[in-house]
Amino acid sequence: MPSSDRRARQREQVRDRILSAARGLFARHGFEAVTLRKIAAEIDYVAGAIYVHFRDKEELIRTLCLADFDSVTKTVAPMAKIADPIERMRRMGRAYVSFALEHPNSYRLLFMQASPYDHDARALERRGDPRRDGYAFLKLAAQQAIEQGRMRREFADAELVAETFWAAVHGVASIEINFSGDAWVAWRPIRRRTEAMLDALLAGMCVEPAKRGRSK
Amino acid sequence: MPSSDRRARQREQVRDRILSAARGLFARHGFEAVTLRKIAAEIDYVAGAIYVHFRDKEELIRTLCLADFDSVTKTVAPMAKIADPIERMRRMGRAYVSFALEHPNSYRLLFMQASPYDHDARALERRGDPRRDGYAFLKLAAQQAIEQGRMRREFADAELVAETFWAAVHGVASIEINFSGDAWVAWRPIRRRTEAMLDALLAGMCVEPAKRGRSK
DNA sequence: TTCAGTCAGTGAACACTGTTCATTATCCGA
DNA sequence: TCGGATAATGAACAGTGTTCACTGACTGAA
Repeated sequence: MPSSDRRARQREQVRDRILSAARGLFARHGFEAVTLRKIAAEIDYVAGAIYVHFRDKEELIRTLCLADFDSVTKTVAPMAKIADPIERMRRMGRAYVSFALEHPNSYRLLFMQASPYDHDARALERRGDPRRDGYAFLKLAAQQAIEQGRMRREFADAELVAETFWAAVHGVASIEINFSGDAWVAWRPIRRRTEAMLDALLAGMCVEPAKRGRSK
Repeated sequence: MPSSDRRARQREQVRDRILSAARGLFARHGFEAVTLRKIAAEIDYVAGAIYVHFRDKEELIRTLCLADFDSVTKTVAPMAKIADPIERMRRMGRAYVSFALEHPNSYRLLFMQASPYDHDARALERRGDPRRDGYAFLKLAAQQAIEQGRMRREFADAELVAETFWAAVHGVASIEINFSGDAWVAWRPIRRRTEAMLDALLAGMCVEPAKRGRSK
């Protein structure tokens, strides 16, 4: 079976070329504007050929996003070393917003439209494991903050704290992605908006005024 | 010109029937799934007829959304009577989230994708007037809170405070719309999540612990 | 070496989308 | 009564994602 290996390797190589071409086009023009025919043309193929490697356009997109999703988690994972859970949450918040700004298209698909994971086994198997599931990682930090008596008594539910924290940074990130170019509001720099949110939210949750993070 | 009035009235009547049929279908199935042919069929017309009354599908959708947009503002406007600016912000936050849950499709289009207002004169003329522009109304409350010495010195920029506050409630609302049905997270009731966000954020911004609002 | 079978890739089709346009039918003001 | 404006039609168009009978090259066994 040496040559059947070669066959499989070639197959994967084509799959990767499709993914790579798609990623480039999607990043430049967005998911909707990029057509399967254009992706295929980019690597001198025909639209139908994509269906040999992916069930449909959605699976192609999901595959790309899942990779980005993992890259968020990888960015966040090293923060496990930060002992102070509050500071850890603050850093996670910053990293989360940064990710959103660096991969706006992925972020849009992952977090700004109806959940695409429900039927994706690859995503579901990551769930709950703090090393592979960013949300679980955040919840763990909240849990530790509560156990260490750092949180006010109203914020004794780690799940609720994590949900609220996520909503806050998601709000900052998604508004930046959609409206940063909009003249309606005199937007302050995204960096300052992120810090203001983290400062206010953590100060409001913690018993003692949390040390304000210096905006790097 | 009595009968040319009738002509105009009839024209507007058809326009309204289109809008009404479209609103119903959009609310049930979302903007993308509803096709111009289905809207037209609903009132025994043909797709092309819609173009007599609207430039294209986008203008039809924007017209519907603008009406909803005004209804947010109308819901919020009576709150001008609330003397305490902090309490006013809290109430506005609640009303904002409620609006999002009652009109998820409009909310999606208004606030969860790239800004559709930039070239809409009808929207631009409302800008800055606190009675017609919800954001200006929020900023005014922030401004008053600052002037009354209720905010910590870090939060002396009304624009930044308003932007942060909006981001927070938008985060709560948009996550609810997209992920409330998702099993990944053990979601607490939306009411509690809204209150937790308002409590934490306002407590973190104000000098003295703001009176916690009792949820409704 | 030969030969059957697997299977990646093709190109033409399909159903559907938003949009356009010549043509019709209707009503209005003169 | 007539002539012009115009709302509505239905067929068409270009483009979408997707399917499928077909080709042609490579593989593994005889």
